[in-house]
Amino acid sequence: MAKKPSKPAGERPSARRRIFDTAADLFYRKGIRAVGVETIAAGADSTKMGLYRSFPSKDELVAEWLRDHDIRFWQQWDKMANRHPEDPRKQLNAAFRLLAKHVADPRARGCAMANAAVEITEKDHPAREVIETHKAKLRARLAELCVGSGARQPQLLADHLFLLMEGAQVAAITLGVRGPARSVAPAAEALIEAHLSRQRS
Amino acid sequence: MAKKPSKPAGERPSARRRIFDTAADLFYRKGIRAVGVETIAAGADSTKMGLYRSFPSKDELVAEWLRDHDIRFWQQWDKMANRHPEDPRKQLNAAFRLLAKHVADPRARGCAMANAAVEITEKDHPAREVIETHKAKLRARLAELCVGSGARQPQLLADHLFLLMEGAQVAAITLGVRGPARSVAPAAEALIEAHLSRQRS
DNA sequence: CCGGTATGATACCGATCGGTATCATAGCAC
DNA sequence: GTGCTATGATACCGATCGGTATCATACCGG
Repeated sequence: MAKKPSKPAGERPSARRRIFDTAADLFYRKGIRAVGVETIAAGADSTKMGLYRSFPSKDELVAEWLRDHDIRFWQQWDKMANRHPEDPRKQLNAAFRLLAKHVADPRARGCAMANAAVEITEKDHPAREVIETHKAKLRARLAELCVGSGARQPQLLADHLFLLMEGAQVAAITLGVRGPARSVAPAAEALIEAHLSRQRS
Repeated sequence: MAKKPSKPAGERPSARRRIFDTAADLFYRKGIRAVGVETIAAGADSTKMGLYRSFPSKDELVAEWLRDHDIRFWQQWDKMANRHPEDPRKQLNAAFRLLAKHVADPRARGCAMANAAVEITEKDHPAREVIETHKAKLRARLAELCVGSGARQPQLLADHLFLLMEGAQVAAITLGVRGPARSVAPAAEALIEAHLSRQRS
């Protein structure tokens, strides 16, 4: 209903942007396979043809979406890290507070990357490497912070924290925001302290 | 090719069984939405009509599959628990060793329930309540064991362990069996000990 | 005014989706 | 035998899938 006559504020974004944003929203909320290109185009006040003028295929659109998600994710991460320079321990803490905040959002439906990994089983899908690279980088970054925090077995601690992060996201889907996902920050804190204070894993 | 003339060992299972088993396998390996009823029927050496004679709809078949999964899951759990009667601490340990074993299987593609929760976004889908009930029960059972183990904040510890379990399953999908999923058992051990020995969470 | 660029509209393609109707046959119980 | 049950085979349904071709229009810089 807000198409041609009403242009309340600023320029109308390009068809590409509208389509991309609509796709991102629908993919996350409804799932990748559950959303057809026609639905995306209609939701963006465009047409299927408009979609295929900006993206070579639905699979590529999916991959593009996840690439964008990856970029935004690390932007947030770096912003957070920059608030605690030279203090990896605090960065770890802040990362989990950030995750806790995201997971507490009632609109949350888990991690877009992990969800995509569940839905996409074709091993040649262009999104696969985006997902794997993203998660590998997350693992590595956690390990960095664990090293900096002086953990005795930093890679091990990093993997434990990684499991908590992934678990919180999926728990938010199955048991909601008031479920176990709520406890992810204290869980991380307990794990970190255990690793820092004791000598044996 | 092994239909009428060859009957190598025992009776041929009923069409229902063959269809159900094929569906279970395909749903888990390829995903629910990625598998059509025709594909299932063909894989079971039956036909689409044969499928609809045994199951009212694909959605019901999915729900049935998850109900079966739930039953088998708790059978395994109880068997494990019965090996350590009156020792909840050991049961906790055994549960995580069981999970670790499952997650180390290269064919593993996470938790069928959680994956289904990711794929199924319709809130009226018959599988939804199966999933939620299953996960709620898992959470409760973990809490029981944490109480029995003498944890100071048993529900909190249970939730932390829950996160680890879910995280390990999804981590097996994104980063494979040699990724962080491998560390789930030691992570649980660290968490449990931290909760039992210290007085503050 | 001219010409490119971006966009919408519509019709179409073959394939597949979930689901159904109909007919035939094979086995088993009585 | 006569049924009844289980199963297979096939054809069909309307809807939707991802993807394309074509035509028209609106805008914008020269």
